[in-house]
Amino acid sequence: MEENFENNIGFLLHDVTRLMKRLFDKRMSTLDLTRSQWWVLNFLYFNEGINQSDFAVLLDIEKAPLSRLLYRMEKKGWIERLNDKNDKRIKNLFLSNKIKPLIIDMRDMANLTRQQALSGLSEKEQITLRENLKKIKQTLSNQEF
Amino acid sequence: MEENFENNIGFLLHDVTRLMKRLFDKRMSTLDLTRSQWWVLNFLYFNEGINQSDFAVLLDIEKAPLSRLLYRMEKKGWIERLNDKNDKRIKNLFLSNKIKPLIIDMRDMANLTRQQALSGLSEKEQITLRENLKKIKQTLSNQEF
DNA sequence: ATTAATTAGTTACCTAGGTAACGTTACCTA
DNA sequence: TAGGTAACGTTACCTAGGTAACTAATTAAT
Repeated sequence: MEENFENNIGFLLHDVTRLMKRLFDKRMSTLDLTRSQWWVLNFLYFNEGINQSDFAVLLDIEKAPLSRLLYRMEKKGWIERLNDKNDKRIKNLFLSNKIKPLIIDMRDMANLTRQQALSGLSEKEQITLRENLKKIKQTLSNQEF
Repeated sequence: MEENFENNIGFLLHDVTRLMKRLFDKRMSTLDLTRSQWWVLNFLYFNEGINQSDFAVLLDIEKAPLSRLLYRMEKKGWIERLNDKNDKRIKNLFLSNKIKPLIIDMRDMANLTRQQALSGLSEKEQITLRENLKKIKQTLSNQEF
């Protein structure tokens, strides 16, 4: 099949991601939750105590935008950044007690939103899509072009 | 398969798109081309003379961010925004003569970048991915949740 | 031990998306 | 025909990503 601009996978990814982000952010605005903050919250949930630099590597984003994301989340009282005892440069990241009980609600709402966005795909197609995306991610993360 | 945060299709889309954007923008910086501007340029190539509001509907983005995108592209001398003769509110969009000969080069470089990003997928997998993305896009574009 | 290089995090400035509010222009209707 | 309404594009303000340059703190090297 010809890779014209309507069928271009790059543009399709761009579109789909933007549209999903738009839906997610609109839906979650009642929880004051953006998709990126939800993403960070999820990773932090499984990596409490990590410092910002290591966290940036884990998320594969730059330190600067992560710093700003964390600043906004700290302002909301969702996370805490505690100075390391041994190295004064380092800030270690923790979820606040305030946010922990909300995470289950957030997860349920996020799951619902995602399921609706993916409702046009069968279970089998969703699995295939997931595997294909993971392969691309691996290519982009590991390879140095 | 469990939809945990590592396998979450929403997060995977977010990641893959961001990583592809990063690669594209880095590669194309020699041409002063961002992925979003390339996207707009492609659509405009097939829709010269369209006005901004109709273009925003076609691209399915808001008028405001499109207005800014076009402003930046006009500043570069890539597009022209001509006032409509009959309706003073309307601006009609055209590619400049300056950009037309560059579009082929841009297309070649963009194709190469995309192919590298997708190099972990077989031809068949790419077709499947494209079809799955188109289905999701349709769900998100047509449905009013 | 002092200096050089590296590391952690922030800030400034850029593009790119969103919403809300606005001025201008066109249209419609009473 | 005047007044209200709708449409077009812009601006202001928000989040979210990127790079580059910076400070402060630590580590390595001479």
